[in-house]
Amino acid sequence: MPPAKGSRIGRPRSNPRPLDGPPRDEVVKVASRLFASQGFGSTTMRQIAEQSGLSPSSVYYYFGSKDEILEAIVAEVNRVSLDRLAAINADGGEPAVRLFRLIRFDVEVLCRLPYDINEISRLAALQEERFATFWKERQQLNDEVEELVAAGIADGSLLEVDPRLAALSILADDEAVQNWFRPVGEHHLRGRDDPATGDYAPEEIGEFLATQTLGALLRHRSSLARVRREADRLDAAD
Amino acid sequence: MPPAKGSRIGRPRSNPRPLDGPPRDEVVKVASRLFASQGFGSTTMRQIAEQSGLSPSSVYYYFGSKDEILEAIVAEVNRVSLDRLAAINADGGEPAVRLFRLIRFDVEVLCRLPYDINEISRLAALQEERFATFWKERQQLNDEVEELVAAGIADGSLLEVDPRLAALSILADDEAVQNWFRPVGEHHLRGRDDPATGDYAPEEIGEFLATQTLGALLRHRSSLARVRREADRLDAAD
DNA sequence: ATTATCTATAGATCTATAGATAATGC
DNA sequence: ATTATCTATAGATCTATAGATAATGC
Repeated sequence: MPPAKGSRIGRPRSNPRPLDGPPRDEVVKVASRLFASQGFGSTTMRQIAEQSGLSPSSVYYYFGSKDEILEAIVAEVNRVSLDRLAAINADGGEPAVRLFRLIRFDVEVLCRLPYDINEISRLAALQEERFATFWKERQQLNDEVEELVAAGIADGSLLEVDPRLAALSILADDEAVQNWFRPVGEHHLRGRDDPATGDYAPEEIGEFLATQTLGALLRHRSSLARVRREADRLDAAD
Repeated sequence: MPPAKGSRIGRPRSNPRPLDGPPRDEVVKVASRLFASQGFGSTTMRQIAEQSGLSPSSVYYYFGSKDEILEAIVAEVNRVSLDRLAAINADGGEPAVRLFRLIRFDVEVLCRLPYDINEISRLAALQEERFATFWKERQQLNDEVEELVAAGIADGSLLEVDPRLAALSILADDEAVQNWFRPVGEHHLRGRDDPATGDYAPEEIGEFLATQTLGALLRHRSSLARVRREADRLDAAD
């Protein structure tokens, strides 16, 4: 019996629910997985409740609506990459090395993430005001990668590409691995001759994509080996 | 009143509906757009009917269920790229040039496509048997790109990468542009300094991505200009 | 007392069908 | 006659709330 949209009779606003903790986090985790595999619209609160080991109404104790669960997921999606980039920038080093490290890390993390970033982005695009933070952070990530590319062009190590277009496609390519890398049990695209060994490890994919991207961007491709060595050294220090 | 799942009382099987024609095609077009922006699960038959200028029950005259509409979309998704690749292969030329042409074309087409390929893939992954054709064609596309890369390695023009991993990431990167390239009116990620001119044309993006990909793959990057010229020449002949 | 859970259920909405009616083609 | 559409509606299911009850903390 949803009354006038937006009314909130059942749950006392004076007593806000905790923002984390076992049951709440579990709901977010379960919902992420379901949204990723079935999509947001096809996932019901019942399913989320069931897989969280709660009754549907208990889920409403933590979240006022399905949209609110989505909001919790969307809120943290960009943080992973942004935090990592901040750490990489703090480490210092040439732009090319920073880029290599970011891409390699991003791909590995995204392969393992339970969200579907692309699904999340689409849903966030549908309600720009509501998910303003998502778009702000997303724009920030874009801007920072753009700056990195621009810095690499300025110091002469990268070719003179359009830094913004490069940033957009770097991040998009990173996220694209989610579209074919799926955890065991779901569909994989396999090799022609050897359908049994169709899987690549996230590390392998990250290494490949970082190498390809820098291989295209570096002015002198002969410096690629050095860039990778330097990235390895800094990553090992973490 | 959906009776036993799978029963089909209301629509006489002896009188199958046409497989194309104005109202049917319009439904597919409208549904593609809605699935892409809202997702499959959040799109209702009512919405599809309304935007097609039909009553909901008229939609059921052409499609037995929402899944059947999806099936019609899924069925043709891979054909565009497969047909294009066949044409490119018929034209002949070196592997590197064929790859360049395929990527550039793919990106341009995908930017303009009303489907969300990634959404479609996810839904197809959920019902592998039902969408067996989709997966067969998708695998075929993958195999053919893999062969192209392998041929380029064999003739010495491309670096010795893993051809299958390369094929997977080439196709994924192509599709990734859909995640940030949206038609006017929806959200765009914009430039830091000039939020007004945030848009790239599909041709520009296709050119960029084809250049980046080949720039990373070609053994001698100095041959890139020649590859592009040859691709231009052959594309102009179409 | 407060916090967390449950059962029961209201009301909305959704998919799909039944059956009537209008439009078209022979 | 056949093809294409409509109105009306059945039954399922979904979101969200009300209100009861159990568990926890002071």
